[in-house]
Amino acid sequence: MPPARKSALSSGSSSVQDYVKVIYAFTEWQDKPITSSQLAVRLGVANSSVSEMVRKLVDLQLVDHRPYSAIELTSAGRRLALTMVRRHRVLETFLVQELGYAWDEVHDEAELLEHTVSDTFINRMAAKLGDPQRDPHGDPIPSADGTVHVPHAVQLEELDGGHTGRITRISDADADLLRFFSSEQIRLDDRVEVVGRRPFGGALVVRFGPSGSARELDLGDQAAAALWVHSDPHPGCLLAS
Amino acid sequence: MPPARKSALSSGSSSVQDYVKVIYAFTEWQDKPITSSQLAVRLGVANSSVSEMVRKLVDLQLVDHRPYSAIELTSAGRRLALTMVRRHRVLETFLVQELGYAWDEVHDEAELLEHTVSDTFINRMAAKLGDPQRDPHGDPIPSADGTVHVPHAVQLEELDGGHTGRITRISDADADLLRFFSSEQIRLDDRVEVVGRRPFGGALVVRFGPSGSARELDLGDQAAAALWVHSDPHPGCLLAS
DNA sequence: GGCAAAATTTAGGCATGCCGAAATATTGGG
DNA sequence: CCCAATATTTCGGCATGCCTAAATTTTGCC
Repeated sequence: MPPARKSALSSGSSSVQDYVKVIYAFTEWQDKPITSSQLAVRLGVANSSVSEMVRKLVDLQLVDHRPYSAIELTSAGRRLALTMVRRHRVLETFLVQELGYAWDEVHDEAELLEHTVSDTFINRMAAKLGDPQRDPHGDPIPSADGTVHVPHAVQLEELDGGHTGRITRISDADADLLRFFSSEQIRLDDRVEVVGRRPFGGALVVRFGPSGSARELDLGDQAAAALWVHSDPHPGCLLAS
Repeated sequence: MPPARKSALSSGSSSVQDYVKVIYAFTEWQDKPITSSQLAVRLGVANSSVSEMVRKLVDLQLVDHRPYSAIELTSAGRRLALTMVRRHRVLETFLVQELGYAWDEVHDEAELLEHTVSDTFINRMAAKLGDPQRDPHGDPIPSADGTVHVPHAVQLEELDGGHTGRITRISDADADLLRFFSSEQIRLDDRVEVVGRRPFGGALVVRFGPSGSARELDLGDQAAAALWVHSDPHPGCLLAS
């Protein structure tokens, strides 16, 4: 008889969880599926390790993959990924709201804990926090049944001069950047207006804060890409409506 | 040059932590150091696995061991063990007090989490809980600097008829037993009086609860060994004082 | 004191995940 | 359209921690 295929229902090893989570994260904001080497870079492992593990993920029916082509999650894989994302974001919210962690301190701790906590633990923790819809960086928290509502948002970078909006998400990929935002008092839900760009590919000039006491600031590309805003309808568009 | 000995300052792998914790736990209530095979039983691994790992622990300077003799913690080993015990008991307290876990549900979850949390996490969690002195089963929680105060207590089993006392500790080794105690409304700090023993090695008869509305109960050996009491001064002893 | 039983250690293997190097497949520029 | 650069997979190895089976040492009983 054929070797029994292991159940994809269990949450898999810590490594399996990491792979699936990174595959998911890649497609959360782009529509192209991730390639083997991109996955290797993001996980900090060798390409050969990815090839091996992807074979295992296929066997677990968590991803679809033909040799030499990109890697895509199956529905079971997506389910597992969403479980991990929920765990991560609930934990981050808890660390900030209940244990007084700073913004930039929570990622690594959550990264470790997410592999260890039970679903019961996360669900009770979420309930205690009032079932938050987003984490301290504005990332949406999937519900226990695996549904997410990703709010409409664009990177500040992509907005033209004159546009205004509200910050709905601040990427936690770079802890230094988070500390910079803290020091500049840039927070979730702050209003923001794009003033313009310095000439010759220079910094983005933006105005932050409540319309009364706004501060003008130059942002580099990295910073401007890390801030996601819900854009207000543009004056020009209003004419069309 | 000789192979560099790995630093014993880091907390070691999850397995190392488990070994050290079990070695410590064995001597917490007995003074004989643990043997290789006892360690194997408590960890649920083969004797050969213990031999191997003990060699590693010696190399990490966490235990002292000569072949074929018992295993004892070094001061670094004891320090690590107390760290793990603190983590475990703070986590258990949190699960019960903040997440509404029942008594008998916390052990396994804490067992997993204790290997993953940071010291910062535990210390902030302990602070939030008001730096509790003991966990939900009455076990003392070591302080962050590695000191423990183990309260005086004897197993209920060992008390003679007529003695009274207060329950200060309920072993969490057996979840079924914890559920039994719950169902019988036996709780930490309850007063208890040993009435006597059923004849021919029978059950221990005890009276529980506030002196007004006490319930009498037969306890088997397992149950009587799991309950630790702070014994009141015995009437006979009072004469001597 | 010696010998069998019990405890312990050593030897050889397995699974997981990682690596670097070598082989193979795909791709794009000329 | 072909060949070199790039991407991907295969191969042999390493480390950790576990196993069973086979030595080896200790212990206790006669």
